[in-house]
Amino acid sequence: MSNGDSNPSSSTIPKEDAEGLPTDFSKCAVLMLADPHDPEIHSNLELAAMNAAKEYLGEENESKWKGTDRIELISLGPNGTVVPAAEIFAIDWNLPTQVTRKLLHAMFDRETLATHTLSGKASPAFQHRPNEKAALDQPKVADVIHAVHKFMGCSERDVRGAITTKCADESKMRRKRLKRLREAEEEEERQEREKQMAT
Amino acid sequence: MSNGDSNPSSSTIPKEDAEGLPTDFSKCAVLMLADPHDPEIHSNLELAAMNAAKEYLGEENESKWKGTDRIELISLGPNGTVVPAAEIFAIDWNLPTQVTRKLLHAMFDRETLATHTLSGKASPAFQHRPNEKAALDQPKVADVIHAVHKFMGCSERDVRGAITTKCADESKMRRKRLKRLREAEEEEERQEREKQMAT
DNA sequence: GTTCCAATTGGAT
DNA sequence: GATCCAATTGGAA
Repeated sequence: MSNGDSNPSSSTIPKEDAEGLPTDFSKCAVLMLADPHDPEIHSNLELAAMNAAKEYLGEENESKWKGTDRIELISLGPNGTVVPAAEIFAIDWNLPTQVTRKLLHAMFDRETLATHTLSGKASPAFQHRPNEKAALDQPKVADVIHAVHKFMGCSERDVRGAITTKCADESKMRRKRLKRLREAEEEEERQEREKQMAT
Repeated sequence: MSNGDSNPSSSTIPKEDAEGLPTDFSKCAVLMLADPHDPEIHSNLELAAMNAAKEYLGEENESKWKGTDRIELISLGPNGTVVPAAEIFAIDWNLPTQVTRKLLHAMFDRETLATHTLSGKASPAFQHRPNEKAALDQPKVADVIHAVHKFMGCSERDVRGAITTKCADESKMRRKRLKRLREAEEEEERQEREKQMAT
C-alpha cells in the first residue's frame, strides 16, 4: 500500500511477483463489469481481475474470506480494481453521481477521501494557500471512471466531476468533525479548570 | 427588452398583447426542436414558437427579413426562444458543451455573457466581494437547457455547467480586453507627456 | 448527515 | 483566441 490509499475493501492491480500464494480459486467468483463485445478490454480485464483477486484473497485479507465458501468480487476496469460484489449490488444503478460516490466509499476510507483530491493539484482560486492534498490512487480512480462511464452511459467528465465534489464534501465533513472534537476538548479543559478553582 | 439581455439575433416568448402586427406568416418557416411524440410539449412549443416568430418578424427586426422570401427560425423550447436556422445548422451537433456555447453566442452578445451568470448569485467562495453580475434571461436559458438536453441526450446539469463556464470564460476575456485598452490609453498619455516635455 | 448547486480562479490544452 | 480542467466555497435541497 503506497499512495496514501488506505483501502478498506478494495484492491488494485497486483505486482507481477505476487509471491505465488496457493490461492484456492474455486472459492472465488470474479464477476466483471466489462463489455464482452470488446475482446481486448475484456481479456485485459479478465487477467487483471484474476490477479487482483489472487492478491485480495492472500494472507493480508485472510480474515475477509476464511469461513466463506465463496467470495464474489467485481472488477471495475482494466487496472483490475476489485470491490466486493455485495457492495456493488447495494448500489442503485440509476444515478451516475450516486454510483460514483458509493464506489469511492467502497474503495477508499473517509479519511482518504477527505484528504485527497482527484488530481492532487492546488485550487487555482486559492493558490496562495499551501496545498495539503495529494491525488487519489490513480489506477483505482481510472477504474471507477471506466466503470461508471461504460455502464451508466455518462461522460467521463461527469464521473470526474462527481469524484471532485465527493472529495470536497468529505473534506468539509471532516473539518466539522475535527472542530466538534476540538470544542469538546476545550469544554473538558474548562470544566477541569473550574473544578480546580472550586478547591 | 428588459433583463440586460441585449440579444443580437434571438427573441423569446412574446407579451400577450403583441400589438397585432400584420405579420405575413407565409414568409416564415418555424422549425422546431421538439419531440413530436410528446404532444403536450409539442403543442406548447408550437404555440410559443409561432408567437415568438411573430414578434421576431415585427417592426423592430424588419431589417432582418425584408428582402428575403423566407426566414427560417428554430425554436429551442417551451418558452419559444427562436434562433436563426443558419446559426443552428452551423453548429457541430456532437459535443454538448460546444452546442451550448454556440447557442449562447447566438442569442446573447459577448458583453451580456461576460457580465451575467447562470443564476446571478455570488460565488460562495468569494462572498466578501460585491456581486456585480445579474442572472441571464431565465426563459431563454431554460430553452437552451431544454434543447441541448433533449437533443444531445446529455443531462441538464451538464448544460448548466457549460453555461456557467462559458460565462466565466467570457468574463475573463472581457477583463483582458479592458486591461489592454487601459494600457493602450496609458501608453498614449505617456507619449503625450513626452511630446510636451520635448517642447 | 449527505448531496447538490454554481461562481471564481490560473494554467493547460 | 477559445475551451477545458478541477479545487474551493457556503448555503440550499
